[in-house]
Amino acid sequence: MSVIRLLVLGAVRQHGRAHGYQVRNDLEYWGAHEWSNAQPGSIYHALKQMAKQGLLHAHEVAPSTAGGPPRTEYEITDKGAEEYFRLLRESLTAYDQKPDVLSAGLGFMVDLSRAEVLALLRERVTAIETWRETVTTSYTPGGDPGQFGHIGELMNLWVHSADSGAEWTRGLIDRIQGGAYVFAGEGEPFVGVLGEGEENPYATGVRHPRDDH
Amino acid sequence: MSVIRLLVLGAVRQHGRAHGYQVRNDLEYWGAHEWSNAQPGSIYHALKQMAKQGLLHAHEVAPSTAGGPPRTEYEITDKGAEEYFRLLRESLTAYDQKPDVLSAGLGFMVDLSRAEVLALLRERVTAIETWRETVTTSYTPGGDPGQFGHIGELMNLWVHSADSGAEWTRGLIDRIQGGAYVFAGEGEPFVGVLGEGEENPYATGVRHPRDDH
DNA sequence: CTTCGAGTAGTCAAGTTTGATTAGTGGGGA
DNA sequence: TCCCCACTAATCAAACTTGACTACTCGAAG
Repeated sequence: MSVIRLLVLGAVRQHGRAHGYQVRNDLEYWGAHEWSNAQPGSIYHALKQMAKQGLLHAHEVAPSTAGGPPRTEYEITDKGAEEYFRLLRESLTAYDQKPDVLSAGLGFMVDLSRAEVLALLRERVTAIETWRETVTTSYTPGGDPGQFGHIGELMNLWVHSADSGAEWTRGLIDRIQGGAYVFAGEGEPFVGVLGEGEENPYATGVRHPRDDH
Repeated sequence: MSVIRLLVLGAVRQHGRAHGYQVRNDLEYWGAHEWSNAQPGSIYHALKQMAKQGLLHAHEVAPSTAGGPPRTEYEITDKGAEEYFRLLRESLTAYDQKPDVLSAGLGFMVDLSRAEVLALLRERVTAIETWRETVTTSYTPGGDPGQFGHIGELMNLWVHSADSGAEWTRGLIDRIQGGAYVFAGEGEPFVGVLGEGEENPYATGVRHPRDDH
């Protein structure tokens, strides 16, 4: 599962109709370039690719109103919306140790109903626990946990991450169950995109360690 | 930093001289295809690329002894060893939320001295703490942590992961300080590669959630 | 009035990743 | 003996990612 597709579909969907630069700006607003591979090239590539696959509909539009080359506007199709929700549900459920996928899902979770998000997150906890069980038993089949030398630290790390992820997910479940946030069908949603011409307060926001490389 | 380079350099180095399939098998033995992008294509690509860049020396070798196309054997060069240690040190120090990098570093940490590993891990803890500080202050500049709506959960997740990572690293430091494992210059090292003809007990080992996709 | 910088919008070549496919060898069963 | 399968070993096209680059407009400073 490529996180860029979820991100781009979600951004286009929130706008109703959006051109590449708008999507690019939203992702920057969300800090997505910090915690995922949301480079301009990847975004435009994803837009074109998904337009080719019928997930988005491309409108060729006249030269831009504000400088630069003519821009193409995209609208999400029914097939695209379907794919969006599929990816979103998967991102909240699956435990695959890629933190960017969960981050993206978190940003869009309010597009689902409160009840469904709770169900998906509970499923996530179960998935983590199952995975933990499998790893711990598979890697100590003979019963001697010391046989792996320092390689055992790998398993240790995975298990620790899994436990920490499960604990965090349980905390989130509690907060949502306690009435936090506004979900689909519960009234005025939290606006997470930039309007046309609205400035981006986080354009040069948090420095992320990955930037140092 | 691409984890595949560290993994391939480390595997070739442990063998002294290795062909692609051997490297591929080691990575599978380590479960690397589970927690990193260690697909065959990536491995062969990395070998060729690094040979072109002078990090590995390629020996054209006669048709394989056991079926299949003729195989090329690789040996690590001085430049390659230098790069290997650079990547290894970086993988243990840097906090970039990509768990595969740390996993790889962990697998090879015993190629360094106990004192150096301790120093690198302490640096890692400091890096995590610094990052945490930056994120928490940057994302609550006005002082109102509730202004972000559900997007605040993103920060929450990052901070939780950072704390959990720091805690785990401290535990590892304690274990190493307590005398665990055998490091460079401390006698017979733990053998982490498959010998020629040795069977791979984990060839179809742990099922990882990522497999489900 | 022209030059510079900042912002807008997107393209492109180079490199990397994916995983299906190719291709040779040896062994077991009909 | 012959065919099929499993294993060994590597290649390849297609897709994806990177981030530098192009190209255009507007406003302000010189």
